[in-house]
Amino acid sequence: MAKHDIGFAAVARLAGVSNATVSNTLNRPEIVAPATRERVLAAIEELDFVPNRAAATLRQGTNRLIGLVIPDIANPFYSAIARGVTEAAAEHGYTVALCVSHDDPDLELRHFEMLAEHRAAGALVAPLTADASRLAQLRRVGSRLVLMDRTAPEGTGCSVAIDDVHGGELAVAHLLATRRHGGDGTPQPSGHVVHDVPRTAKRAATPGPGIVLVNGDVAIPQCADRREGARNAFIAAGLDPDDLREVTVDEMTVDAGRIAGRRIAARTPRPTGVFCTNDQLALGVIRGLNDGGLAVPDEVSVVGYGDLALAADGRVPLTTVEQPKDELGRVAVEILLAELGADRAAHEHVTRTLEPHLVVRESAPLPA
Amino acid sequence: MAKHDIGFAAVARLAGVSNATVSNTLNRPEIVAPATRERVLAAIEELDFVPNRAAATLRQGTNRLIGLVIPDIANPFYSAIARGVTEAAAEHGYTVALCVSHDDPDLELRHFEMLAEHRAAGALVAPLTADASRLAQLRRVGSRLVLMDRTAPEGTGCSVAIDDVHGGELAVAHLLATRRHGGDGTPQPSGHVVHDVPRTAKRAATPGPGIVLVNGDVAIPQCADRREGARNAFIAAGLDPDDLREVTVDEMTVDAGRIAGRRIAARTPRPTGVFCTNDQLALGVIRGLNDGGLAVPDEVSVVGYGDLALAADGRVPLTTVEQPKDELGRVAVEILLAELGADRAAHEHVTRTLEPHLVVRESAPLPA
DNA sequence: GTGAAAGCGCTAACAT
DNA sequence: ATGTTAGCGCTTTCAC
Repeated sequence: MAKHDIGFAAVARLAGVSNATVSNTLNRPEIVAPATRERVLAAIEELDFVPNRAAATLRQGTNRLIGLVIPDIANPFYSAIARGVTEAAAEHGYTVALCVSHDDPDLELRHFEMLAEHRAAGALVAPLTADASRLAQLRRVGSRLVLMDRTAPEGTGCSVAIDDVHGGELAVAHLLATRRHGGDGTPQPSGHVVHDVPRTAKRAATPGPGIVLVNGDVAIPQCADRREGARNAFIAAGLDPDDLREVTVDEMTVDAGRIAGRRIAARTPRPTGVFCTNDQLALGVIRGLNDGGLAVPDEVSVVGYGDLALAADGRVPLTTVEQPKDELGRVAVEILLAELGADRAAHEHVTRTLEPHLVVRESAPLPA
Repeated sequence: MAKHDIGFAAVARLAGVSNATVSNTLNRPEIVAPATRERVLAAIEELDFVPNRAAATLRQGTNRLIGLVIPDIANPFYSAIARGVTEAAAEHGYTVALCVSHDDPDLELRHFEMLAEHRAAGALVAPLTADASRLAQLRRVGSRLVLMDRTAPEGTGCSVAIDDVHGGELAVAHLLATRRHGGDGTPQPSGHVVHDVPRTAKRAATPGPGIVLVNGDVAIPQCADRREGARNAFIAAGLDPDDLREVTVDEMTVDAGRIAGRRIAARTPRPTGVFCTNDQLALGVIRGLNDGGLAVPDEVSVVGYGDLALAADGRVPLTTVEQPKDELGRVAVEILLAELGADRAAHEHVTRTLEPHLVVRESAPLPA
């Protein structure tokens, strides 16, 4: 255990300089004469001196500490963000305070209070609930916030989000472009089809392209956005978005997916593709489809969302929408640091949107 | 943004008390007269006062901050530990500084320096390398250490580990107890067998119980321990541990497992069970066995290690050895806090060992 | 039960 | 380029 009981004074004495020069050597080495600097550094080494950040924080009123406030660190989505955050923070000499709120608003608030007590420079938050009043409440405790995986309402603050609408569109566009069967089982050419057919006529004649969306509650913004993207893909292909068949599950889990998969397998006409709004669901759906006698991808393609580890390593590697989670974390740090650097008044709130992309694997392959 | 520019002085003035009483109200409320306490609390509320921990840290020389130093937060093993750590820390009013070292010893050391500058109360470390000199080096920067997933060499410090020898034994004992075929394909009774047969005779007559260990480099302590446990299970069953067949892989990944699985499937006599020292490997082995025409679990049982999410949700849910990762994290926090509380001299180093347990799923089921 | 006062180690404004 | 100095806000004796 090093002795922390020595301060600048001792170092200054040994180096034959003043307090201030020690401080400058550490914080603004370029303004110190090289020879002096050497002597100070030598003294620091000699004494095993470790500067006391608490004193600096007290003096400056702010700490090189960033709060990372997330609901669950064991969830791979958040732990991937955490990785990006820790990397970027370390590069800038910031420490990350890991605050896990476990879906408990009170705990989340207590974490904010601790961050405020530590005089944290700011906080990166994947908020439980992002309504304006809640955010205002969090802001009151004093840290600057950057919202993650959420868009800050209208210039109320900074945020980084992933474009889930686009993600949904990518997924369903892929299903539309690669399907090998029509909704009724008859082969059709892949690519965009069924242009200029009057809606009513088309509806009556066919049940659409045979794509099913398996989604969670659309009250969840991510679910709503991915659904919107799915519908956009239909529109872009000249199809009627109402022909997108939808199955809603209560929980976005493997088990719920399996049950949904069985239901889907039992439907006529047989679907050509299923888009699940997360990977757990997709894994379950594949099993459920198999239970119902449908082979993936031979008879039905399945696309997931999120690109979790389990997506790649399952029995049928999953085609899925990869979200740039690391980058989300890195960008959040950069936004926060930029905000800190900016003139208080001059600062414009930033909201960045990152684009997901499709990772094609066996569960929904490219046409052979 | 709350004003942090007010201190005890302002609160004290408003409440009509002294500085010290404000401090006492916050830190030792029981020694303050209820009426006074109320007034102070009201003043705090009124002023939106947020105490400054940096000042307290400066004064006390120590911060209610715990460093969590791990190689990778996106690795589910470590993120599960992190969850336990954050929970336990929050319960005790400590903040967790997340330090991810990405297998870079220099970065790891820099993290320790930052923790020392913050006057962290201590650090919980899953060390990259745990040789004595490295640990001494880390200790030099001043934080008290608790080693995680590693046993501290001989009273040099505290540690929490998981009993991997026992874990390996559980896995192989299960394979031995449930196997339905002999190594040569002839049915055998399950349970302990082949007692009192002279070694040489037995060797010549049979190639053992047909159990294969798929392991990483035994230079990794965890791999060595799990292997030792596997051999112990043989001994406990009255078998010759040298009859445990071993396959070593370079990387403990799904892909490496698959290749190993193919090799194993090609062997004669056909194995009855495979123990893989992690779950990724096990998933790959199942695929490799399938590639080679062997069905799991119908023809071969497979047991993994670690109980990752992907173990439960794969096509064939994996029987695996569950490690109490959350508890590992919680216990690490408790050991650290106990060490802090103890009299400097009076403190005896603690090393706790947690027991894993077997989770039986389809890949190696109980006998029907 | 409460108050007065002395720092903890650092930064930054100012002086040289 | 370097030195002097006044706090930052809190904890903690020691008196009362």
